[in-house]
Amino acid sequence: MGVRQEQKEQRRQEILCAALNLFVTKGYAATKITDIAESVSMSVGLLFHYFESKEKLYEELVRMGLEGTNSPGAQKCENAIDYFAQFTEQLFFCMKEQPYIAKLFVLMANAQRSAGTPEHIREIALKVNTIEQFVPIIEAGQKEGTIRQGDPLTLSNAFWCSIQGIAEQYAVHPEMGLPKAEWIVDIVRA
Amino acid sequence: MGVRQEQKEQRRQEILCAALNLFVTKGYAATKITDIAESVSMSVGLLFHYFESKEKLYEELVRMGLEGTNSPGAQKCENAIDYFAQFTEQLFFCMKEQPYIAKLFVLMANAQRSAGTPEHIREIALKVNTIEQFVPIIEAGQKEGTIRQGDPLTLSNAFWCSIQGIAEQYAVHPEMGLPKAEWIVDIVRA
DNA sequence: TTTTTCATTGAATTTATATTCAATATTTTT
DNA sequence: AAAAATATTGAATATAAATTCAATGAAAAA
Repeated sequence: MGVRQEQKEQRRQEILCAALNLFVTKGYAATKITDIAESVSMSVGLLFHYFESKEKLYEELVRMGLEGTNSPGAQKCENAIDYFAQFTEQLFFCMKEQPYIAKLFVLMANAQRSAGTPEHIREIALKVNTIEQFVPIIEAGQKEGTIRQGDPLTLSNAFWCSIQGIAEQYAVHPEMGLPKAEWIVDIVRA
Repeated sequence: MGVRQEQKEQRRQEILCAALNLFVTKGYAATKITDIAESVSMSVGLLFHYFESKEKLYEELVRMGLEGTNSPGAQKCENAIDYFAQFTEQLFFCMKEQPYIAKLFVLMANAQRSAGTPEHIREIALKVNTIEQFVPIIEAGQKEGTIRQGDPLTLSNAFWCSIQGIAEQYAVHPEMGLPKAEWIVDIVRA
């Protein structure tokens, strides 16, 4: 892979990055190929030299999201509430460090949820974190007494949707900052 | 206003309702006029007999959102945390009663946030609830000791984003239900 | 019943957007 | 330096979506 290969790879990344920004702020359908091309100062023709279609570009971003966004996976936790605390802190930390994480996060959520997503792309997106992911931890925490009582699935849902809402806002308006992780963890705390 | 006027008004409502569903699940840009027409079993031509354009249809929905979604406005509260409790309970209650409320809620959020929204429509959408709306109540509550310490704007933002995330999920997947209001209120509780 | 008004359709048109392509410039290899 | 490979462009083409329109049917008014 000579210097040219690297150049090409670099350019692809620029395009992906610009597309991510636009997809997150305007939505996939509302983003025109010319928007992306303009945002990286390149002709549309050249853009198609790098990506075979708008959809392939989207697919590649969703694949990146699948890699880069998978649960920070809190380690060695004493109890369930600590798990939530660690998880949330790590996630917020990642988002602050690398702004594109929050954006990928939102992209994935849209790809999962929006009825407009091409089916094969949605399937990729669905491999990532889901509403149910915290259910077993919540059940354990309720036995311990560290997590509040209530239907575990509904609790998991409440926590996860809050995180999503916060990520969505942060992705578009990072200047507002992120809340303290513990505030959000208190949704599930006993 | 004969029977025909009523028929016409009724038909307009049907269209608005179908469009709301599609705009919320697929997004405005991704929703085709033919999708809407199909969803109310009517030809595209007829749809244009009722609404002059897709954008006008959108605008009318956003105007409805401005009416129907404005803060339930909690009344006679002893203290700040009660205000949050009442507000959240009322909002969740409204959403459960009338499913279109949650959808209008999401429509408004998208109209406010998405860079694709026509400017004059965004302006309408921006007249409704904002991130800052809870700041004064939070400040009062912090003096009282019923609201936790921390930057009021960031707290307001955290609470509101959580509500938005939950509404978004509920609008698309109502079968999952809504969390208990107090779980979410605990984000700001001292 | 005749006339008028409104509802309705589907095909034609226009407009917007994605995608291709032939031509040119630049870089790398020989 | 010549040849080959790759980058780049912008205009041409294709596709898709929005919007218009002329014609038809159904209901209301006369």
